[in-house]
Amino acid sequence: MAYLEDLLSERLAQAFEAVAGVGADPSVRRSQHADYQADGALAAARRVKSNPRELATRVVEQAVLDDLCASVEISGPGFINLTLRDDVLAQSVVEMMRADRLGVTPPAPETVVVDYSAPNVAKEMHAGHLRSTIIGDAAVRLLEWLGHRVIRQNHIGDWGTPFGMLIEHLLDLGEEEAVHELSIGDLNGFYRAARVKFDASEEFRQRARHRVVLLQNNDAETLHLWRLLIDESQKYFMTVYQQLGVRLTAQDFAGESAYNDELASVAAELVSLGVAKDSDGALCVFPNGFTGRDGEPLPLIVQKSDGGYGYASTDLAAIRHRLRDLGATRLLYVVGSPQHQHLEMVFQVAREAGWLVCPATAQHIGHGSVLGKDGKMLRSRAGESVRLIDLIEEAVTRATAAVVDKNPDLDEATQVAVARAVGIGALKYADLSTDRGKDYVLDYDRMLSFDGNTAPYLQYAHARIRSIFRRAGIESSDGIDRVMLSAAAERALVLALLDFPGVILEIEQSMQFNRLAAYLFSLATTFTGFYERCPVLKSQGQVRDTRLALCDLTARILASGLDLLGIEAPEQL
RNA sequence: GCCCCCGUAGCUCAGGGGAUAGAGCACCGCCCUCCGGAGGCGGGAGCGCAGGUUCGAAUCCUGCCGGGGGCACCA
Repeated sequence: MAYLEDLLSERLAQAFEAVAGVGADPSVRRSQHADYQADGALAAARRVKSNPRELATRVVEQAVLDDLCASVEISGPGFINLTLRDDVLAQSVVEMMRADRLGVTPPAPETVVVDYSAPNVAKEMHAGHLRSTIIGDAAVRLLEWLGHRVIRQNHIGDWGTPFGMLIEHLLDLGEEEAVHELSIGDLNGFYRAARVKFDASEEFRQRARHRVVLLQNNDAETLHLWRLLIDESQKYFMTVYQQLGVRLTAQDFAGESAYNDELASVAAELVSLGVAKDSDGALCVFPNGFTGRDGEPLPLIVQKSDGGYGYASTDLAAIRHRLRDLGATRLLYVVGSPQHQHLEMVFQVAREAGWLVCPATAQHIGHGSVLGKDGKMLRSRAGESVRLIDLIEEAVTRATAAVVDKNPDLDEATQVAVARAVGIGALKYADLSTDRGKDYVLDYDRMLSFDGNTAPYLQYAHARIRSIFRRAGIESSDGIDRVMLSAAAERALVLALLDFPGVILEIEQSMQFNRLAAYLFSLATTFTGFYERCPVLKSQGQVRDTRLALCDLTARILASGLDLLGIEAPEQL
């Protein structure tokens, strides 16, 4: 069965056509005044110059709705309020239980590249990387769940002038000691020490500059040292990803250096296309629609005046590679908002070069910053950026205390696993439940609260439902084929459950995971209302079967929704 | 100077043209405490300002005010 909204909308559209002769598109949505509400009459009436209430009345008389609706009313200025028949709701929810993907009809599969995380080699991952990593991971999970072919690209910073100084510092330390420092995750210390020397010593600066030249000229020894830095850093990044339970793998590293061999070819192609031209000695593209200071056209520098290549060149090579070689039709860049203009320029150049053409699309999934309680960028007391690994550790430590307090009877192994699920879940959920475009304040107390719109609340709700099944001694409500609604709270829960597919499909486009979070929270609170008023195990027969089925579906949606956000839903907390 | 994003309750946030703007925390008053208390019901309090489009605007457009960010060889 199609979604009820679509079915209602279709029937009403036909009636509008018959009654008013206009192709109205009555948008049907959930409403607080009835189960669903259609508002097409106001617009249609305006076009044919008639009274909206009257038009709506005639449309409703014309439309075939009896098999779906128990009552249809016109209210307000011309809203069509639709109350569904209980058996229709029951049937829909049964179909949802049996369907793949909880009733979500996936869109046509695409090859999607998701660019996210992107830490810098020999630099610590900090709070700023949290958002890109977590939002990107959620995007990957959602797209894969919907059947898309997803190519993850971790565009790590593994090239550029800093490597001269880093390699020289590595040599000063000796390979063994350097590897040791990096392997214990002291990337900040390593980078800082290199930086200090670079700032303090002219001799070191000269060596660093010379080393950059050697690196660019593929000097074997230099490449070996460079590779060492990358390998150690990647190992470290992988440990962080494993902690976070993020799906990034070692195969997904596709750093800036991966495009080195393509940079000249990109520049040449842009020149031959007439897209790029010389400006002050640099090879630039001035993409349409971008201006900077004094309204001058804004350049994207393809090749610097010294012949070198900068990050714009790398981004252009990457976008060409993703479209042309990887065959992607959708590109997602999960990158902070400050880079918005830069990315839009890259996209525009790709369009002008004929790389980014219909049906392919590129989308900047921008995000704001993580702030401290003072409302400023999250900093440690020393004023440095906070290590991501420390954020994770803090969340897990606090979660452990909460879990022990909540359920002291859990055995130790379960307790450890649950505390990790809760702590990391809380951290991720705090991020994903707010509008990704905005900054948010990191607050452990709030994110770990078992009340409010938090991961622990949802995890607890899920665990409580699962506990009903444990107590009843049954796995799930498989095999229930009849649902009969007998209470208002059951009906409200069914309507909430049926909202799931629409939310998923909307998010597939917008990647606004806060909407999924808001849905899950509202589902959980609706369930609470049901749980308060509708005893499950104390009821019998058809009523009990129905309630068990609703419990099961609620738990499955909560678990699936959390899983799409990259959050575990343990059986017990 | 130009461009982009953001201003919603005391606090943290939802609201993507629809009716009386919602949650959580905090505060006040009642009630329940049953399958693991995720308790339930009620109350006070809000769309930065000014115009415009619309039957209807927190939502779309314009201007202003306030905050953040970007604007040529760093990434």
